[in-house]
Amino acid sequence: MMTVEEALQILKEKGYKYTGKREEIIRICAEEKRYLTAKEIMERIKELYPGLSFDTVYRNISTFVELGILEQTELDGEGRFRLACSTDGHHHHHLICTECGRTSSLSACPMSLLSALPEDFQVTGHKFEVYGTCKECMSS
Amino acid sequence: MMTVEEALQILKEKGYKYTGKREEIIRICAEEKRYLTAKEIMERIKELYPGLSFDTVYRNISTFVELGILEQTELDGEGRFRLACSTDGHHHHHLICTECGRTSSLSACPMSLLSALPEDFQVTGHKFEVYGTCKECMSS
DNA sequence: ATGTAAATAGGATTAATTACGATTTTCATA
DNA sequence: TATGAAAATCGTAATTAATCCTATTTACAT
Repeated sequence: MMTVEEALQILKEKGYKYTGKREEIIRICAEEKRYLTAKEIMERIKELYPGLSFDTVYRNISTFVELGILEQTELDGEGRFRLACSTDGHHHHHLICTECGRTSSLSACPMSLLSALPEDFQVTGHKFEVYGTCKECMSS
Repeated sequence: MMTVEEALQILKEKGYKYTGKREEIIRICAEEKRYLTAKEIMERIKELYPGLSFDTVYRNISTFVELGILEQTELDGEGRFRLACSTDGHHHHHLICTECGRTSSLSACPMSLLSALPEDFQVTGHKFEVYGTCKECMSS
């Protein structure tokens, strides 16, 4: 998983300014192998920055996703975010707990297994996610 | 793809009442091999039922998804719906045009190719979608 | 130290979706 | 065919996630 330092480095390289709030958003995401909602991130960041505007959280999250610092998915009509898995670009997918957002990596990517893609579509992306309940959520 | 008659039959079997509006929602979805937004369905149904409440559309769509009459996905934070592909339960996935929702079937399901699923997750579902631009949208 | 462009605060706004009481309709049964 | 109860719909209010906007503040290159 990407480290906080690596993420801050990417920001710097791209000409974004350093702010404690940005670091804290990244730090919160780095603390867990889980997808978090914007709301969850907001709640946690308020411990350190009580007056934080949610516009700031949403704007930064969206920047981070563009820069590849965060990965995004969607569950129950709500965006969820986690620190990008790897800096080396090894492409893979996730098993996601639908209760708590906890994830587990899957090494296979189904795209390599598709023999024939239709000719009349220009492929731009794909999504493969396995959903389930994690051990912790099962026992509670 | 499921027919309008088959869909109405499912409703009847489950004890839901017949209404012209329900049939029309299904008919609209049956007309195209595409994912439609609730708004698109609403616009089209107003030709026949101008005073239709969107509560009715949303409520019925959601019932249809529960009953397996419609398939649901999400694009750009908006739910999209299409008539379920098959009545015989042959499981497959789609290539989806992100511009217009048009789809193309993929025969492979990646789940059969996953050799080792983690033990600490109880799998409840999965999603595999390939995104792209269809021929029609490319040339416009 | 300072000027400027970027970032943030605080709140208004948008858009999709759900909720809900009042009314209407379906359909089983008389 | 009439009728009554449950289900469906209407019309609108409420909710929720997310974006937009302007004034103010901050980071940081010089």
